[in-house]
Amino acid sequence: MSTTPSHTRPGGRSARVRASVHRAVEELVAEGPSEGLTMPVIAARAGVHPTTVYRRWGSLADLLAEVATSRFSGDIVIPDTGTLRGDLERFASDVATDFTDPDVLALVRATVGTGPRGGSACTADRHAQLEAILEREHARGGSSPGLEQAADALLGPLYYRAVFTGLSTDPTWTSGLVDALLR
Amino acid sequence: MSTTPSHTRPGGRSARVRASVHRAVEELVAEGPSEGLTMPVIAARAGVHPTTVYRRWGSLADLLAEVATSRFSGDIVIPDTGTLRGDLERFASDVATDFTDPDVLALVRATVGTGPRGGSACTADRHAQLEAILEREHARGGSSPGLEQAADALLGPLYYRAVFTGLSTDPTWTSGLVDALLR
DNA sequence: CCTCTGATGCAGCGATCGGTGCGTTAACAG
DNA sequence: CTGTTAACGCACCGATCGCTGCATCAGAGG
Repeated sequence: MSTTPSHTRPGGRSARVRASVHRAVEELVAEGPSEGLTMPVIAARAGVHPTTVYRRWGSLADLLAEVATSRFSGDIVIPDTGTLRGDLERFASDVATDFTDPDVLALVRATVGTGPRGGSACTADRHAQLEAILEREHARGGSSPGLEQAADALLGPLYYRAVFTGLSTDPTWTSGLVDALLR
Repeated sequence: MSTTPSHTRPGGRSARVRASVHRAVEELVAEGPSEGLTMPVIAARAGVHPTTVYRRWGSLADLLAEVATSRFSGDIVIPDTGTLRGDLERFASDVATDFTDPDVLALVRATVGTGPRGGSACTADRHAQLEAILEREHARGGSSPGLEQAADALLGPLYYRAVFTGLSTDPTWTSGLVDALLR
């Protein structure tokens, strides 16, 4: 106890179980409607005992939020294209491409459906990336729109189209979004 | 049978049951997390037998979609302000005000969480209203942006902020959205 | 290597869910 | 007012859910 125990054990088996459960959730969400997505079903798919899932993640909302956060963290890397417009166009295009995958849409919808926390779990990393892009431009000496304004103009339409409408999100369209923002 | 029976009976009791179930769903969604929202619970709150709910609405997804459609149909009436900008500002402000109610947000989130149909159930009427506003301007002889462009610029940020972030949606902000669209 | 302890598996419990068959009620037509 | 028939209520079923002690396994530290 003098060693200030880490209180968490991220070692081998725990990590395997976590990865297995995460993958099971993504698969099940992708397969069918959100109904029928229960702890025992997830555990069975993951090859893990249900009690483990109940103990590590108390509720389905917590589990989905963690899966979404993990899925959308670091999945997009924005290279420095040299210009704000180039960075933003690349960012919007990457997000749109990610939404091309129906499984991603299903995960976002299911996560949002569990409560307010789910929404931010799906967008937190995107906001951070957007902020980094804007700050990079600021470091170049240029002026950039505010974070909220950029989020409204880019993430707003992107998430709205993906989640609420069935409209496609092609790169040409995202380019228009950046135009409307920087105009 | 020569009377071509209507095959549906919209009369007194059915209407009462439907209204009661709809109200029960709205109440339960507003009260707690989407977990625990099951057919028997809804039926109990509505003072109706669970069998009725199972038979009239086969799944929770169908029920939520119907409730959302009903809730968001005709809840906003757009008066003719005389100008496109005025109509759009009034429309955006009304939608934003509607999202001020946490219960509305909870209903939208829960409905989206049940599948792709849920999303359109929450936005179909808003799209129709927006289209009517644009066509009205066209009838005045003026030119208006396309429906998709207007939806991206207005409904996108509105729904994104409401559902994914906890940011407030005040009238000043919505006025800025219209500015960005008509600029 | 050994110990310690957090994490997992196991068996089983009560409660509830989703669904079915059948009798009863009440809305609509004549 | 009377008959018809959709719509609803009731009783009941199997399956599953969410959860709890207790035993076991496997990282982490000495």
